[in-house]
Amino acid sequence: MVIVKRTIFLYGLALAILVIIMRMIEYRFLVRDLTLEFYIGLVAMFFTGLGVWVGLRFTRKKVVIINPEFRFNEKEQTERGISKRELEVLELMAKGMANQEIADQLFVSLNTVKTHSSNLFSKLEVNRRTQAVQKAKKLNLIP
Amino acid sequence: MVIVKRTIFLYGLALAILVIIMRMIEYRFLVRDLTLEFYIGLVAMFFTGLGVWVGLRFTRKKVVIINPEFRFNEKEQTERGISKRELEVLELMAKGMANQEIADQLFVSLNTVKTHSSNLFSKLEVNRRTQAVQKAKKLNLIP
DNA sequence: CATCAAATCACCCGAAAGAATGAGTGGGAT
DNA sequence: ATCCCACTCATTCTTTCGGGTGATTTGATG
Repeated sequence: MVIVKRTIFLYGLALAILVIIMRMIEYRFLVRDLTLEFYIGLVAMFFTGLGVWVGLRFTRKKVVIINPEFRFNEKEQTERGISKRELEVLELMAKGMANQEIADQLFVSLNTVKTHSSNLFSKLEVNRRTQAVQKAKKLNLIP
Repeated sequence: MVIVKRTIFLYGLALAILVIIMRMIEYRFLVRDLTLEFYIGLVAMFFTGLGVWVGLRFTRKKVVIINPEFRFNEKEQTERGISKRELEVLELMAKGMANQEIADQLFVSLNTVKTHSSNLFSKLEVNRRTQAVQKAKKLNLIP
């Protein structure tokens, strides 16, 4: 998981930078009394945001809700060679999301989403997202 | 959103407690040199965790139910002022047809179809055909 | 170790979709 | 007769899609 390593690295880097900034601010404002709370508040806010991002970034397993009688057709998926990622894209596509929105949701680039959807279309033998959603529903790949 | 308020409250509380703890530690260890980095590291870790938790907490799904048998919702149609022609376009749209195909099917021009779909989108409060189809199904305007 | 599939991202380009605006026509209602 | 409205179509412009191609990285598999 190089991406994990990279994230940890970035995390450490952010921490280091923050410490430096704090140090710089410290020498100028330590005389005042609000410093500690102020620092902590800043750090807390920043890392809360970071935490949210990290949390979402590595939590792609989501609980999607379904209509009562839906049985996922694993056979179709394997026979057509549809990957999990492609399925994820398909699901978001079925929600009416644009490629860019899907990209944001999955934390990947627009181009990646395009690649996935393109492969998906050929595997589903369609050439439009609306048709893909339709066919996927018919094949019980999505609820 | 009472749950959001509570979370904000807890957030503030955590912040306050942290400040207090920091203060307490401060008076005992400020003499040493590791303090600032140490503090920041602690705060950062804590709030990163909190951020992850918050991020996950509010990213869980909502339930959508799909309807087995179809009863056309006339009320929605009239309330939203959707015309018959717009409905026709909507139905063909739901079949995954492109605007040009719809135009050919209805013996009108491409521009006309675009106009209809545009009006349809605003009446359905969406801005993409996929979303329109979705919403129309939810509103029982199409099966 | 070599190989393969999955996932990621990039670049190009043409086609389709959508937003905004304006406008002409015909059928009902008043 | 006049007014309203659905329907029709056009033009312009911007954004999004989708096809095609190629590249890198990583995990798994043999």
